[in-house]
Amino acid sequence: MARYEQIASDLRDAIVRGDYPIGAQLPSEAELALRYSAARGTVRQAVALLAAEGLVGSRQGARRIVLGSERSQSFAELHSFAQWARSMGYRASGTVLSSRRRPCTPAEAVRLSLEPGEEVLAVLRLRRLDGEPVLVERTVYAGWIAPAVERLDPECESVTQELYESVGLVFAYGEHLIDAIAAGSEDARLLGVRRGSPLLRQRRTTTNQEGRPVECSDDRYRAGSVTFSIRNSTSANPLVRRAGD
Amino acid sequence: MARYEQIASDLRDAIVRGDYPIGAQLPSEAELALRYSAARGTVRQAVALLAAEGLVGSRQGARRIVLGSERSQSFAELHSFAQWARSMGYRASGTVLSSRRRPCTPAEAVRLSLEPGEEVLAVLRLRRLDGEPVLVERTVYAGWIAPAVERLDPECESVTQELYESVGLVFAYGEHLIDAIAAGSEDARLLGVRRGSPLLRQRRTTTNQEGRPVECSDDRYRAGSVTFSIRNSTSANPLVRRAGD
DNA sequence: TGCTCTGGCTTGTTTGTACAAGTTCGCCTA
DNA sequence: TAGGCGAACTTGTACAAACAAGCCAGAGCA
Repeated sequence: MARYEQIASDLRDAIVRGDYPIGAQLPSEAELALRYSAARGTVRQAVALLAAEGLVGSRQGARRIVLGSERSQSFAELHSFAQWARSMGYRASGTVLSSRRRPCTPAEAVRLSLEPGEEVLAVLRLRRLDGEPVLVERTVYAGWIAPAVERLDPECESVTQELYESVGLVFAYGEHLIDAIAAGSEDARLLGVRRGSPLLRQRRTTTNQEGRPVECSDDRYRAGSVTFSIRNSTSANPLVRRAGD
Repeated sequence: MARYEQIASDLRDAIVRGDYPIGAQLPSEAELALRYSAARGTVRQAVALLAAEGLVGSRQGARRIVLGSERSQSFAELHSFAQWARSMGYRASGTVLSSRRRPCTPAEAVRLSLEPGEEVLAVLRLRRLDGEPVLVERTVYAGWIAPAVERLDPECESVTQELYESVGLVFAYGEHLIDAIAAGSEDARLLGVRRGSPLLRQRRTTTNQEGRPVECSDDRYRAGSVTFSIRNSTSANPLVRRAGD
């Protein structure tokens, strides 16, 4: 772990613990540099991490202030249902309901950077939290990763982790579109809700470290089961609102 | 504009223009430093900006790669309905349906850092895009900003901008919770949809530059009218999933 | 042909220095 | 007392240098 990550971690713990309550000022960079025997640049990298997490805010000329005190665990949490559930203290399970190869649609070819008509693997999964069905996941995997996906246990808890362990695949980047839609008849049957009831939809495309698209997915959460949370500031945040499509 | 922002802007334009298509490699830091006659550290600040926007990804040892080519405009977009609408080419309008002072609830006291029972201003607004009602906004303003809000034109297009111009207020930080819910009877009437139809809900709390909470709001979008979008990577992103509350 | 391994390239981390720009607060004055 | 001024403090920007760590392709070997 890098020095600046250690410092960030230490400061984060102090904030979460309440040493620096919301609204309080953080020590100055100079003081932190002295305290940790590090250069000011290193301290700046540390607090930049906290700022990116939305825990602290800063303005030129004034001391940094604490904005929040809940820690969040970033990408892995957003991407892997199982990892997120585990860290929240839930027991996650899931079932593959269908899995078949087919030629990709033109839209999928664009999203996964494939040649038109190239083969993909379409998987329908139902995910549960503590036994309750909360998520219908319709995922399309690029052909080159399909064999590894097909080898997975249909009841496999964490696809992300299994793919990492079996073929060393790492999900590194993702784009996510979030909106609300009405449950279709299949959604309603699987989630145990009425047709037309509200669902939170997350459409995502994920790529590996080299920027090569791996999968795109349409995930539908039962209303009330999950909430997406974001902290942001005037300087740099990736969440934007888009017109309906 | 800082040197690193100029460099970032220049590179961003090149990416958007297609000089570096998706999947392509960016020049090395050393080469960019030479090209812009800047230190390597300055170049790193520039590409860090692009990485935060999700345009490029990087791994130690390998050249940076282009992940996307759409520019997004960050915080202002997320916060101000009017600014976002304008930048998307829509005509935004809005109407204040009710506005009254009342003592704050215990929950509001916590969210806005107020004393229990302190006075707040509750405003109900209906927002339209090109004349179509798309958003019901229930906002609670802290007492200290209430006078300025009450002076606003009820048909005021951009609250954010008006408050900046009248009292110099800047919305600097925000926390947002996004989920899906069914339309209540008031929501349904105002948005012109059936009761129980899906809405995208965004609950937010906003603070000024000093970290002082200004407002908290419950915004409900008609399904299909807007989509939230986020790009993320293994290193640092602020969006997380939370259990339903 | 197919494999390994190494050397050069590229990004990541850290330190140090200097100056610019904005904030804060106390002091002084009107 | 109210307001303005300025000095000290704090964060932002930029440069330079050095080493660590990971990637990749080409050379060399079996």
